[in-house]
Amino acid sequence: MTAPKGRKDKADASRVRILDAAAALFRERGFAAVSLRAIAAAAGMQAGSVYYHFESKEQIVVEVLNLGIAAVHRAVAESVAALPTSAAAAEVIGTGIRSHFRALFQFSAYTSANVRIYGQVPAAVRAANLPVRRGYEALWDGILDRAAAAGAVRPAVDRRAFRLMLIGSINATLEWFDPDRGDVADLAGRYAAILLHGLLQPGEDAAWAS
Amino acid sequence: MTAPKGRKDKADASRVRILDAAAALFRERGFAAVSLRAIAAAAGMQAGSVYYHFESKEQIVVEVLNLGIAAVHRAVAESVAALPTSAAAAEVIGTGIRSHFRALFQFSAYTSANVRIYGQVPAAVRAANLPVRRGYEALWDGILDRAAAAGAVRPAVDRRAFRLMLIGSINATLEWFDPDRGDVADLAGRYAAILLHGLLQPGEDAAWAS
DNA sequence: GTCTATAGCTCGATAGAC
DNA sequence: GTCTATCGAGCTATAGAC
Repeated sequence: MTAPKGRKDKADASRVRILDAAAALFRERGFAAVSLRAIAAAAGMQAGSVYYHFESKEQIVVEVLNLGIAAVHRAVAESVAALPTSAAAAEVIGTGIRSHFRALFQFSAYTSANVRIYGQVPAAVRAANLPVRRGYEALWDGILDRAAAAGAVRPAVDRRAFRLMLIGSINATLEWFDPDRGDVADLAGRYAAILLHGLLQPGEDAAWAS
Repeated sequence: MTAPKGRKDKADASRVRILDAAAALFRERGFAAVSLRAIAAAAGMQAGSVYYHFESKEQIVVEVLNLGIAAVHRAVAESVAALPTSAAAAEVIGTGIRSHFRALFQFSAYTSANVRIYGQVPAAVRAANLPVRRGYEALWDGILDRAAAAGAVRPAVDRRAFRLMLIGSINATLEWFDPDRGDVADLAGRYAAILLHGLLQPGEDAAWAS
């Protein structure tokens, strides 16, 4: 009983080390620039040993891409579900934005690997990641549909454009924000304020919005 | 007189073919994945010939990165400068957003190569592109400072966060928007409306913005 | 200006020892 | 589970013909 379990624990630990190393390297250098030798070295093993845990470099990158989105999806879904049903639309969306930010930087090796290399990965890898991406987009579409049904959303707003802007603009902060030099919660608050209320004074050229 | 000029024209044309080919390939596959052979083949020549025009692969990518930002910078600066000094803040910023979108997709090989590979390129290449990036950011900071001085901006807004969100969210559309299947000007209008006025109805939970 | 040929490396993946 | 050793391929950059 203990022997097989110990073996499995060791294998699992090695798998995780490989994935962590791969995510960090993909983020830094892109997909093609990272050699299996480099991944193996960062995980503390030889190149050949990686093939005991994964069939190919592509299988590794598929797992890295999926784990990044899954972590953000779980964080947003759980925090929003924990709110009372009476919560205002601004509170629900603000909570989702904060959770996306928090998970984004907590799992930044995986999330920024995803943001950076998704467009450069073989088509088969992209296809394997697509359902996970679509699932996260659907989570936000549901949140925004409920806010609109409650009458909280300006009718002029294209909700799909808003969802794309929300995810796209927050993910773009991975390229410049350093959580060691600033507070992620502050950043989330500033982004939420702009996304929900915009740049301009309420009276300023409201005609432009129509 | 005509002979040297003809030679120079040929060299210039080859340079442009190399840069166009490199930008498109970098966008598709990332920096490291693109071989000099592939660039040369797409430009209609052999690998060795590329070294007559450029010293190295790094020199090619520096030029690709700079040209992408320069095209957007020029378009935004010219369109905003052409407005009357009496133009409202919303019109100035909306014009800048539309020009950024238009140039972004007009020179999309260069602009999306920049967005995608900047984070994965050797440090020396990033350093060579940094002043050009900073220059474009300064252009927007000036536009937003003038809007704030005119009293058009909500005091609660962090203008640096807004500038980062504006550029980051618009550039992120390169990953999903297809200008052959939709109108870039429409997209620009939807993004401008959200950035300027936000998602929510004017009365809806204004306290959240503070 | 573009060509061919090639040097010196590094790559993904596999085979088989331990 | 991890190792070493290696195959065949592709890479950047250079050298020199035309």
